[in-house]
Amino acid sequence: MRQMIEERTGSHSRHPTLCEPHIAHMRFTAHATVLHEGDPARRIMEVVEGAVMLTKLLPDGRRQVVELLGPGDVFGLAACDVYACSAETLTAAIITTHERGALDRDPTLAARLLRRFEAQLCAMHSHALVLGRMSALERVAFFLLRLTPESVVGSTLHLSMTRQEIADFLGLTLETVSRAFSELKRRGLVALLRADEVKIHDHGGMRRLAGAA
Amino acid sequence: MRQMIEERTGSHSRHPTLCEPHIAHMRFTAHATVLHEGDPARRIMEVVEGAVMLTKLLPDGRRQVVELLGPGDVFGLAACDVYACSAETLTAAIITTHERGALDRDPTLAARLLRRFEAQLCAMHSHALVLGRMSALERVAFFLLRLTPESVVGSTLHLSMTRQEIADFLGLTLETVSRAFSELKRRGLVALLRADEVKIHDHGGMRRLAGAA
DNA sequence: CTCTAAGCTTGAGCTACATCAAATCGCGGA
DNA sequence: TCCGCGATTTGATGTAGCTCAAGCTTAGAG
Repeated sequence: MRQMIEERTGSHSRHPTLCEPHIAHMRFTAHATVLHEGDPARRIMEVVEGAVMLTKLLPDGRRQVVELLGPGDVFGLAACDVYACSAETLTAAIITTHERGALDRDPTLAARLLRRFEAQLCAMHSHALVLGRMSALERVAFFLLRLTPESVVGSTLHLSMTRQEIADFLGLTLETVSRAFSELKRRGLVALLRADEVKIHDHGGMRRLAGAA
Repeated sequence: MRQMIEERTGSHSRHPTLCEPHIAHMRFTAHATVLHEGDPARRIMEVVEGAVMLTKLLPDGRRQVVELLGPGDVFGLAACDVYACSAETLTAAIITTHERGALDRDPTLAARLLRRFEAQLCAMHSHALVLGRMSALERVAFFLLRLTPESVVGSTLHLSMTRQEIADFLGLTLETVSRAFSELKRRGLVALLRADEVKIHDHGGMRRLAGAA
């Protein structure tokens, strides 16, 4: 039901067209697997359009969504020679890839990725604060603010994640996330039009909850 | 009592000598503040020697140690124009700084920092998994393994952090960290020679606990 | 329009960790 | 050597969020 037409989901063959160096852009449907944790790390990828989530699994199946990516964000990283995270699209998405060697040969690319890495590292630092020190309600408030670009203030925000995915991002259970949404609604901070459509009513109150995020 | 001679702690004047562009290396004593969250982000820094921790604070004083750095690691990052984290030395340390503009002018530097950013981003991804999905005992086991370079296997590991600092890194309280240490000892996985000296007895058992980290 | 299944909400009870409160340890200084 | 203070350990109790278990909502298929 969540799956759509699936032109190229990446879930059938695990390295779809990654070996052809000249195919720069790849198009994915929503809920497609782009790459798998543990696969050989051949290329570095960049989100051109759409939203992607990076996940890690524990042997017993516990999952953490470690990062949410939008246009410009970089993934496909590796501490050793295999990917450290899996990547799945949240929406339809366009993704570019670069050979790992290109980083040394192309200073412009390197400079661009460097800036992006800096931003992503800062975002991860914030996320560590969220995961380590914030209450469930604060986490959800923070999450909603983080998804709210200036343009969307006042209008309605579309979540392209299930409660389970949000929970795995925030280090909670889906029930706790659901209860937090209900509580934010009860307090008049947000309105829930549908389960996946939120309108932030009291931006100031949300910021206060989220620790002036 | 934790403080030593303090040649230049950085805690007296908040921008010690950061403005002189030609002073490349700075020497800090243990437990010195290198930079403050919220200060104007003038330079990018690199650990040459020693250990540094990056921390973030919530308005009400809750603290998270977001990253632990060793030689080669980079800090002093900013999403906007101010530092996103404070940085304190854990041990005596030597630190280099680079002008932010140097990243564009010096491709060699950019390439080196890029590699390091990749490693640090991967480490943050792991840390998100730890903070979001692991039990207290698993977190502490993971922490101890992470601090154990191959060279130290078998020999004794010196923690240069208090229980409170470890707790703030792992998203726990100092009491819970202390109990976890005791439990690891009880299970025969580690020996506690002193509060800050640990010997890992059962490396396999620790890895299993930490989720094959 | 109805049926179905995935996703969401809500309730009741449980548990891991936090909090509060004493001891106890161990190092630096007198 | 003894003292004092910060750090650590340990115990007793509280609670936020997890787990288990219903129902409810909604969108897509027939």
